[in-house]
Amino acid sequence: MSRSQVRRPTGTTGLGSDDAGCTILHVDMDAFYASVELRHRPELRGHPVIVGGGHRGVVLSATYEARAMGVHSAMPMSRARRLAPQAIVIEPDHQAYGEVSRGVMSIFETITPLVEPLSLDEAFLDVSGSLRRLGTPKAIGELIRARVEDEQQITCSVGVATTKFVAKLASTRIKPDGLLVVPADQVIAFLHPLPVGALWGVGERTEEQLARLGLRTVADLAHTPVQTLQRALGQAIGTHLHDLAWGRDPRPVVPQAPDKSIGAEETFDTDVDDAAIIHAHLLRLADQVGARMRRAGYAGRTVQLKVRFADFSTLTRSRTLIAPTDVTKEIYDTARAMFDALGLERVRIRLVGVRMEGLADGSGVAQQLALGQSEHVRRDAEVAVDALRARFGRSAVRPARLVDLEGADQPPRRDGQARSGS
DNA sequence: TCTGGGGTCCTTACCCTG
DNA sequence: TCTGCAGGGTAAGGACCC
Repeated sequence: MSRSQVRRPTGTTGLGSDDAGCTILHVDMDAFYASVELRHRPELRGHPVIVGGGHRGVVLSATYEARAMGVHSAMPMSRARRLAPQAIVIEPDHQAYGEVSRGVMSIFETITPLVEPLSLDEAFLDVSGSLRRLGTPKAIGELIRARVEDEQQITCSVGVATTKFVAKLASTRIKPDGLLVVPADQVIAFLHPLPVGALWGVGERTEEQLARLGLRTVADLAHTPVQTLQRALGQAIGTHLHDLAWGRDPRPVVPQAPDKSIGAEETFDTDVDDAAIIHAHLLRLADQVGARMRRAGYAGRTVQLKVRFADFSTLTRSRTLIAPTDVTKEIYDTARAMFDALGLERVRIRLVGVRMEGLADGSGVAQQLALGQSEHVRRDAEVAVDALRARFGRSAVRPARLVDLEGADQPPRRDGQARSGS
């Protein structure tokens, strides 16, 4: 039996199928990472499968069989293993997910140029310019579902609505492997019975705050004066949630917004209290961030350091430079200076991170650095290293101080792409 | 139960400047 | 010269998303 034959009927929640004006589509892959793994290992279909790893890791994705046992994404792996001891655990293969994602996004781009990716596995599409060529929004949604399944062998769900956030709620509601249209005149009826936590931007904390006000459903939220919400949640969030509760969301579909920050962070397998080891990790993180910025053509002005302690409390420190940079050495020196200024002695640290903010076009950095000749030479050397790594792999060239680090206590966890059991 | 890694956005506080 | 105020930039923290 072909998989398309088992596809269940779509748009079946009693909302009708009047898709006039519903030109925003939200397309979301079903259990994306797990589905990609099942392409290579069809014998696992029908079994609980969890993608995740590391003894301090979390669940990245789980098949619906694992979800039925209480497993969900972002859950600590230790807990997931207890809930589903018979589940097959697969180490993530980010390279494979990236490839499938590019394939899916390229399908979207044949539908409309107005594609706004949200992550590897979901995107908004504005199909208002494609109606004459491809048919109604619902027909376009079905076309996308069929093509994704035929060309990538994974299923997806599609929400069709007049606004982005209602389209997203619709795809979530109809998951997995479905399509749901929310007609313009039924948006309020669709929204108001939902719990407040269903709204985009209402997480655990905000839900608690709203519960303290006695607000549990979107209807409760809609009928609360906006001033009350602003007092409780702040000006911007209060206004935003009140608008969403009435179905107002004017945000357009924006293809390719420029990045605002680029960062890297690492949770250690065991907590670290040795400053020299932390310094080495900061160097590696700065190296990753610098290389990514140079590759993407960005330079950043603000360096942010993040430190998470053994008790999970977290602090950040940031420093704004005189001029934007993409030079690893400068990023590292700044991050290290901020770390040393914390004056931590034998404090157990769980995670460190380095992030660059205030990104701008990096093409002028080389010229600006001519003012400081040594930095200019340094940047040239880093660009040369980038080229060598592009040709021979990331580990071909690395700072001498990282050889011991990567060879011994803290192996790099994501560059190797080792896949267990495949 | 014990919590990843990549991000974005918002709020608050503080400092500086006009 | 001093004071008050507004606005911008920076820093830090937190919530949220996938």
